[in-house]
This record gives sequence, C-alpha cells and structure tokens, in this order.
Amino acid sequence: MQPLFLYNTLSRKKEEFKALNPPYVGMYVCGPTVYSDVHLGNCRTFISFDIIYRYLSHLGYKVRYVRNITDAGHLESDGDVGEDKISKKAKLNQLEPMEIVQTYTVDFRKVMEQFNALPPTIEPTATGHIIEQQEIAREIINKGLAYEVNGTVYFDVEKFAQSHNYTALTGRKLEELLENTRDLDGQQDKRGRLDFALWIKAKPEHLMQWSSEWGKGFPGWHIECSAMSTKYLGEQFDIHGGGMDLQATHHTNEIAQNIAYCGKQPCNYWLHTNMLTVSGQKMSKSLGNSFLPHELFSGKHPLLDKGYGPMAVRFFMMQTHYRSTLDFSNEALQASEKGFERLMESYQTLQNLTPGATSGEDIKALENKCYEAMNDDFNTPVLIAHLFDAARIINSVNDKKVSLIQADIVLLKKMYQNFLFDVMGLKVEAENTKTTEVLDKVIHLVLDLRNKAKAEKNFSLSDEIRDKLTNSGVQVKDTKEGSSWKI
RNA sequence: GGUCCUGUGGCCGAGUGGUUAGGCUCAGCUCUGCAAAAGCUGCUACUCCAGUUCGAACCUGGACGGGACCUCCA
Repeated sequence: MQPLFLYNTLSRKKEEFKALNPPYVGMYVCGPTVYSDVHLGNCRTFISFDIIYRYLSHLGYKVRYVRNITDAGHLESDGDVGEDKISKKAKLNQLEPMEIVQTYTVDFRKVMEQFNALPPTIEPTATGHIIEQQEIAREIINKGLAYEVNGTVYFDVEKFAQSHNYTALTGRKLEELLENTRDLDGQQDKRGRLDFALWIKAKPEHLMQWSSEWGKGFPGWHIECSAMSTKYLGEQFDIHGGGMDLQATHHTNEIAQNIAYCGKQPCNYWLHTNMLTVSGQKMSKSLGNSFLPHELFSGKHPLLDKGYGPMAVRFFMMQTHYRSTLDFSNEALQASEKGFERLMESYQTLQNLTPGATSGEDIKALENKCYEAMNDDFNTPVLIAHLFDAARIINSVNDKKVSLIQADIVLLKKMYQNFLFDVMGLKVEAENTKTTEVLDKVIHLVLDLRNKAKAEKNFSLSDEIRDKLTNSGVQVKDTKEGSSWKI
C-alpha cells in the first residue's frame, strides 16, 4: 500500500501517516455548539472529516471517530437582558436549556444525514462529562498549573510556558501574545493575561450549573474536548481535527490542558479545515450573507438563484481542497451541479457498457492516480479530475470510439464504487421511486407517440412534443437505440 | 495594531522550478430531419516590481489586493 501523507498543523508540513496502534486509529473532531441552527461552515468541516474518516476506513483502518456535541458552557437566560424584562413567566413557557440542545442536536444530525455524512462512532456531550472535566481541572491544580480564585479555576499559562511550548500549534511568540491580548470584563481575578478558565463560577441566573468543590459553576471553554478525547481515545491518539478558527485558542489551550493533566501531547496529527466564504466574504450573520442548509437546498434565500441538492453541494465542497477557503456563489454551485450530474450519468452509462476485445485506455493507471490523489493529504479536487477522465472514457466507449475489455469495465465499476460512493460519500439524489416509475412510463408513452410522428415525417408535431416536454423540465435524448429522457 | 494565510484563464478551482490539471461557460466540428446528449478541437492563465537561476506563475525580497486569527466560533 502506498503511504498516506497528511498536512500536520503542528509541524506545518505534510507527514506520512503512521497509526499509533495499527490497524486502529483514534480521531477526535470538535463538534458543533447546539445553541442555534448549524452553520454551513460547520457542515463543511464535518464533511471534510467525513471523507477523511471514510478514506481511512477504506484503507482498512479501524477508526474510532469521536465528535462531541457542545451542550454546556455559558448559557444564560435571554429574557434577563434589556428593557422587556419578563421575569415572572410560567416555567413551561420558557425553554429549558436542554430543550434548545435537543432541538438543535436533532436538526444538526438531520442536516449531516442529508449531506450523507456518516455518524461518528462516539458522539459524547459536554454535559455528560462534567465529572471528568472537574477531575482534569482538579488534577491540573494539583500539578500546580491551575489555581482557584473565588469559585473559578484558571489555567496558569505563563507558568505552563516555563516548561512547555504553549504556542506550538500556532508558532506565535508568547511575548507577542501577552502584548496583544485585550483586557476583558469580569476577569480581574486572573493572574496572567493569557490565563483561561477551566471551571467558571455560575451567577445565580445561569440556567446550567453544577456543584463542584469550588462551588456552583460550569466547565470552561476548552476542557470538554480534553476530557472526552482522553476518556474515549486515551491520553494519546492519532488525529485531532477542527476548523482553523479553533487552532489559535481552543486547540492551543486543549494541548496545554492535556500536557498539564497527563504530561502528554494528546495526538500526533492536527488537521484543520479552512473557512467558508460567500462571494469572497466570510459567511456571517452580521454581513447578511449567511444562509442555512435548508435554505441552500430549497433555494429560498435572496442570495440564491435556485436550490441545490445536498449531494451537489457536497460535490461542490470536494472540488476545493479542505485547507483552502471555499467560496459559495451561484455560478460556482451551478457549475458543480452540472459536473456532478455528468459524473453520475456516466455511472449509469457504465452499467450498460459492452466489452470489447482490447483496451484502448489504461484503467489500472487511472485507479492508481486516484489513490495518489487521496494519499496526498486527501486531495479530492484532483481525485475528481481523474474521475472525470474515467467519465470521458466511459462515454467514449459508449459511443464506440474506444474499446475496453470486460476486466477494465469491472475495474471502472470498482473505482466508482470506491471513490465516488464509499470515499467521497456521494449518492444519487434521493427521489420518490414510485413517482419516478410512473413518470417514466408516462413519458415513454409520450415519446412513443412522438416517434410515430417522426416515422411519418411529421416533424412539426414531434418537435412540438419535445419542446413542450423541455418546457416541463424533461430533456429528450434521441439515440439510434431509441429515445430517452431525464429531468 | 500584532500574528499567519492567500492572490491562477470569462467563472470555480488543483498543481509544479523547465512537460495537458479538472469542472462550468463560450466557439467550431462529428453525430442528428432539426435539436439535446455525447465525443473531438479551440479559447493557453498564473496581481505588480525587483532578485536568485541556463530557466520562475512555482524560490527570495518588496508593493498592492483579499482573508483568517488575536474575543464564543468549524
């Protein structure tokens, strides 16, 4: 097997992947915070790691893929702020935090399923691991690298930095960080400007809080990932992933916590996915260029000309490398959608290919190129380019311009199955099969009538039928074998 | 303000010190009664300036543009 290379943020270069305990691989990816609708940028990250998960599995690794659900942190009652303060509502009228968590967790899973992303093997929640988080905070205090002030536990960054490289993941200089860190309200208790909270004292109005030896509070912003990755993957595992925006703060602090806790760097490879932009600008609510997954699917948004199916969007995302920014625009989406359809049609064509006596193309070499692309830091854009080569070959064989022996046709089918479906996780867009069956019969009836007209050289009638079908969204293709159609 | 990333043809996007990325669009051809689909062909790009080199879009320096992070964030 060819070696797999992946880009490690920690070393800033591509490294050969070597599992700690082959064939097992431990992978942790920072999951979503389920306090609002899942952001499309989140989807991109999780789809990228879905492909990494799928490819590692395809290579034969037994992957334990842990992706957390952040359902705890600093949830405060919204109604307590502002003029319209209605504090005495019936309890049932207000949403329980766990109701919000439930709503958006369900929504998140639904969206990921629409994108055909495989569920992680473990999907732990922060609220389910309060005790483990407290244990880590306690142990870091015992090691002298954290301290408690007035019910809040802080990590002592400068003390940690005396014996460890705190900024290993970003390569920044600690002095520069110290100079540039801004003062934040309500954190006067911190000893150092870079110190961050492991456990935070809860104000009475906090809806989610737990008892601890430091009083009532809730876990800090980074500790849940340390707790859950350690619990399910051990003190050291293979791959840790997340969005690039997590690199500087969240992951830097996570590493510090793990090292302080057990003396070990948590994982060998840090992978980061790049951000998503819309027409060149970062997707954000304040810029008004943000849309939700279901708006993208339905096209019901001012910025969208039409809807795009989840598979077309997934394919679109894969035409950009995961470490490059991905720019959404109608033009780009439409281009991808067409290309995706062409690829999927070539798969249909492949099923009915007639083998020849010789092969005019080297399919085995093409398959190797596909592996080379994926082994080069999961380069899906290049993989797709090779699959388009395969599509061209298939169409040429179908047009009797090139010949392939049976074994090569089988190999092509294997390639499509492996790369298009198993690794990239694409599939035929779901349609209502029953409706489709009936529709197929009806349209063939119309096409038969049209062919009768054609046989009688009544072209004005046959063209009228075709034009009206086209207007109804049915595209007619005439071949020597007869007429076919597609939507 | 600081740190880092980035700038590729009409559009989207890979990649490499000297050799076709690929997709979409557009034009021509083949096929077709005409189309559509498909195939073939063409459109040959790399922000600017300077340097290193036999040779740079790819390395170095600078300028300009874009972005991310520094604050919860994928």
